[in-house]
Amino acid sequence: MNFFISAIQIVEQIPVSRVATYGQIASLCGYPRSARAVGWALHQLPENKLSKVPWYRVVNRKGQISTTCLGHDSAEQAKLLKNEGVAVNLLSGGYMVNLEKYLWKPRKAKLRHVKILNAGIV
DNA sequence: CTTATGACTTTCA
DNA sequence: CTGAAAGCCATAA
Repeated sequence: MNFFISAIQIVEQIPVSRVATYGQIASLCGYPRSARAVGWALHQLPENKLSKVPWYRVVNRKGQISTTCLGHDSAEQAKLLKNEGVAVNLLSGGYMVNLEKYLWKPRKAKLRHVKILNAGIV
């Protein structure tokens, strides 16, 4: 669960109009090769929108929204990103974001033991 | 402990 | 750019 908490905290630190990749988050958590674990962690995120975790700002390495899990609506994610000023290109059945322009470049990862009870997790 | 799964990543063609 | 195959890590059963 510790990994889950760390991943969530990283995602929470993603600023507006910026996106991050799974590998990036994993690296910030201390596990550069745990991209899949990050994906798993976000998969456990509550479906409701009560969660403060900006999961929609997380995309794969191509800057594309991998809709492997049909549970979450990719259109909704793209909509949320557009609403924040992020240009989302619609491809054949997929959305893509310009990483070179919107990729989040964190100077330092803050992994304090912050209470994330309000995040809707636990 | 072994197997299976997943919102991933890298490499090769 | 797209597609296929192997690799990686954490969690569940």
